[in-house]
Amino acid sequence: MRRKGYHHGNLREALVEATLELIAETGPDGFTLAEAARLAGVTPAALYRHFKDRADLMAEVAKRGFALFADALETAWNRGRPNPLAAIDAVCRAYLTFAREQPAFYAAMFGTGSRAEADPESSRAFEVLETACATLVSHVPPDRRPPVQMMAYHLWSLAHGTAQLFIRPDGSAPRAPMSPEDLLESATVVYLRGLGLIPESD
Amino acid sequence: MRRKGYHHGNLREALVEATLELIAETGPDGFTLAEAARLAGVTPAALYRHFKDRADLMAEVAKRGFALFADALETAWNRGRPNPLAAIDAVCRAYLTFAREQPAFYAAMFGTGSRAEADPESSRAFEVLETACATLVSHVPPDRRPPVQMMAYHLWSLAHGTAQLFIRPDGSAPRAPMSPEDLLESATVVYLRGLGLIPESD
DNA sequence: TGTACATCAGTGAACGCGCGTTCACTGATGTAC
DNA sequence: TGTACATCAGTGAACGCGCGTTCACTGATGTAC
Repeated sequence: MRRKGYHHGNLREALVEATLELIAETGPDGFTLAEAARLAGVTPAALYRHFKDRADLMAEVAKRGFALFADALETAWNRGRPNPLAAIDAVCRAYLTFAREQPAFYAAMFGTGSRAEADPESSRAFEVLETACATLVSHVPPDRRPPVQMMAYHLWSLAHGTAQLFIRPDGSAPRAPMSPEDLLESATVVYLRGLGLIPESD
Repeated sequence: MRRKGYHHGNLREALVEATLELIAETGPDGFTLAEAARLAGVTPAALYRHFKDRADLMAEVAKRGFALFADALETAWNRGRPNPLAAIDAVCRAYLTFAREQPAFYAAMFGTGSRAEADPESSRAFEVLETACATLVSHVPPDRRPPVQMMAYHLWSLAHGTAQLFIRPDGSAPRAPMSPEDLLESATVVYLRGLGLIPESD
């Protein structure tokens, strides 16, 4: 993050990075413009060459977070290979991995007043879930097929709830009997079985 | 919130109430000591007669929130009447109702760095879920009985995720095809069916 | 290739603000005799 | 019942702080001729 002379070179990027670092440390509300500028080695005023104001910086961070998030889910889905069930399990794991490894992004995306839903990248992430659900039910006769959007909302709620409750940046999660990943996977399996998409195991 | 003379009468209560009002407006991080004191019609310094500091006030609010929350879930459960299935549905609804009608409490309880898990009232709320799950599976032969604690975690994640995603204090929730209540109920039904606790509907 | 000049990306000082917390204080309350 | 006094619950002024934002500025960069 060192300067290359009077001009920074890529201050916009540096500020986004600094913001992420700070959010990771203190949460999305603890972060301050001044500190981000300091971290980037720059006067607070310089920030206004690249962002309208504090909210603008936050929005940029959230937007990038959603883009990365959508990418991660898409990669995990891998077009349903090797098979839809395994792929959807991979998506769940990717969801939790993102929440765990990118707590700053996650907080910016879903934290206080994020206005996240408006972002098209946010929809893209959700569409991965929808596609996965659609693929899963594609072999079910249409008249007995569960509504795909509803399924996607269910799984999203489940994954989000698991992440929020059991993955804390500060490691203060309640002592659970299983890892968040196992918890989410088992819930998903039960849920899909409830829809008749997985045969009874016994 | 008017004063009855030099002494306030019940300042501690008034401050908790004021804090809730402010959290409801601006979120748990937006709230300030000074403003809470102002709302209670008192000098900021007066606050220190009743609370150690800002964090102490917040902790008190979260604690009370959990107590109310546990009460609400317990009442909804109603000892499993009229039948366990209906009662658990009531618990789910109560969960969402609380998140919707007490956004300030909910935010203080689950928001930024709440350290909520430590609170005994928090465990009490969770135990309602555990009891409900235990009752639901009580007629299943022990060797085929799903682990009760796991079920409770699953349902908690589901409810919490639904609340976080679809119930926003500012009403900015993403346009969903169903109400949060219907979304959670349908997910729960599918989940319980997946456990073999509800017969196939057709 | 060299120079003039417009544009760009920073500086640094200043602003008004409200915060959380402390302190010595004082007015009100309640208890003992 | 009346008074003295200890205790309690407030006051109000002050503190140091860091914030987000603005402004006129200046040094660096790049382009035209």
